Amino acid sequence: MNLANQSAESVLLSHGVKPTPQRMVIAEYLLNTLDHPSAEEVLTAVTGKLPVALSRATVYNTLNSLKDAGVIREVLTEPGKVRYDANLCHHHHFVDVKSGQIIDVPVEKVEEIGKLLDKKFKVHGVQVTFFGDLQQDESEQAK
Amino acid sequence: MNLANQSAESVLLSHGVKPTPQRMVIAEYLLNTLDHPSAEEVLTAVTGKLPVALSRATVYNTLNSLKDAGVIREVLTEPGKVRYDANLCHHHHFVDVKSGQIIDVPVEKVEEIGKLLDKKFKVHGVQVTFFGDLQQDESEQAK
DNA sequence: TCGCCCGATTAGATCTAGTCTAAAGATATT
DNA sequence: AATATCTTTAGACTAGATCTAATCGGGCGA
Repeated sequence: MNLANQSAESVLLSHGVKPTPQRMVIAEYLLNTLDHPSAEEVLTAVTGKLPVALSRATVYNTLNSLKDAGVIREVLTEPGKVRYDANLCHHHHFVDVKSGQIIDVPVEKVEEIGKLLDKKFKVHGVQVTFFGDLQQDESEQAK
Repeated sequence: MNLANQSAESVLLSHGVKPTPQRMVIAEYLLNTLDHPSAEEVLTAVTGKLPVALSRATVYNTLNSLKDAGVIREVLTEPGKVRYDANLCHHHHFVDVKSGQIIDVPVEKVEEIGKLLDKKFKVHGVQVTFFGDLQQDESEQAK
């Protein structure tokens, strides 16, 4: 599920988001970067790409709309800042603790994580978070 | 590695953190909860447990000290807020998207995640984040 | 015991990410 | 054209977290 090759407009349309000029430049930027930009970085990147000003509020509104529509997802890797990822292929992330750089890790690579340890990555910690609904069956406590 | 049964004082000492009264009440609270409290919740919980006032700055200072010392770890599950976890057993987290409740998931349970799907948890998404050093071998791009 | 040092704590100012508000602008419908 | 609805805007506001400068307090040498 790589949306990068489709036009931003068709991606917005197919996800039920009305393609305004502001949303188009934001979506286009997100779909064509391998980065994991924050809202502020999105604002910087798209500023000047429209004949009109583009406000901070619109960036936040658009990011939330795109998230709700399933075009992008939130990535929580550092405190106090949300990053966004338009790569919807099932994947994980590697954060270089020195530079803060975030690198996508394809899911099949995770299975051979043992080999990766001594090569590209030196893993200090892993954080796995599941999101979903808790079924209200209290018979067994997970902890 | 469950530190809950040791006294807060011995935990602090063994991790090289000077056991002041303020740090003791904070550590004691964290070591004895199954919750994943935010800084604000820590402040609320420990307020009144000392004869003197306990300032917000001290809570933040102490949480960062305990994190740096390896007594607790940060949990990033929701935007704009850091939660803390004194359970150092290798485990993951399940976030109930409706209530925000965070539940520890022991690592061995993750292997039988297929069974869990139709029982206690209904998983919508998983976020896995590795933290570590990126070895500067540019021969292969992970993405 | 006194005085000094230095780390810990404090209240409150400040910073920053993100949200809210109210007005103005755009778009579609009749 | 009038109306309704949704989007965008600038700037006010909020919340989480950090910073600052003053004060506190325990240890230690004289």
